Amino acid sequence: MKGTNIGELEELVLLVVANLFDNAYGIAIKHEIEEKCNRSITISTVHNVLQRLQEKDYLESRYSDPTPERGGKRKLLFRVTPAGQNALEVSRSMRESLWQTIPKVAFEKK
Amino acid sequence: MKGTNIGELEELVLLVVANLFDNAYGIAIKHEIEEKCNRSITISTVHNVLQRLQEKDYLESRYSDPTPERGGKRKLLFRVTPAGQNALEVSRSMRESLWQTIPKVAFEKK
DNA sequence: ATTAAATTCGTCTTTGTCGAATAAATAAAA
DNA sequence: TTTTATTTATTCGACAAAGACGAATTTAAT
Repeated sequence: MKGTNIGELEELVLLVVANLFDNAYGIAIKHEIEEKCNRSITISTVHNVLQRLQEKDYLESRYSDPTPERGGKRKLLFRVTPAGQNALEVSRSMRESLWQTIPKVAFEKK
Repeated sequence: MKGTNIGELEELVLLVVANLFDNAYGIAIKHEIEEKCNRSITISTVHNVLQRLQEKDYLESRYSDPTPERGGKRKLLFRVTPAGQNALEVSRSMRESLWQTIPKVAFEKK
């Protein structure tokens, strides 16, 4: 089914956008993922995910003004929507409740 | 890259297998997901994910004995491997640390 | 013109999803 | 008592959605 579920990378990007709140655009997101998550990712992958999250109404976007530096064209800035925030909270609490009910024996070394 | 990352559903199934620790087989997993996660899923989807998790060495399996009830054929029982447990812990702590650094302004209603 | 910062496009792999087929056991019928 | 039905389970084959990347394009400053 399309649009209902939220993928693993989509969730990560959503969290990173929230972290960068007023500077969340492609390259910055890529860097944040690489640094904080120790995970290499290309800029086209980031943009691909951003676009899908926007189609799902989990992100909204606006253009910034160009910055006065070489090549400093306008940026597409993203922010998490209320629906996006909700999706994040739902999957977090779902997983946390599953963690809480794991019997100790399940993770004992044999 | 194949086998390194863990998908959203894969993570969920891993958590559910840990929860069901000595009764983790197809149908039980399906029911657990539907009840605890409020999410409908077919049995073939469950088995498909189980198989891929085993190929990634996040799950191991053994056959139970048949049970003396109508149609009670042997079950394929799964358990989370140390590598699987580790994968779960890594993604949990990664997300939690991202949650901790979200600035309050990011989630304010405008 | 050239270079730099960004985003968009096209393609392919992996993950998610399901319906249908198959297997193995008990129960019922003949 | 052997074959037919029913039930519990797993496996197979196909396709859609999400993840991933290189190359192309756009827009700005040198």
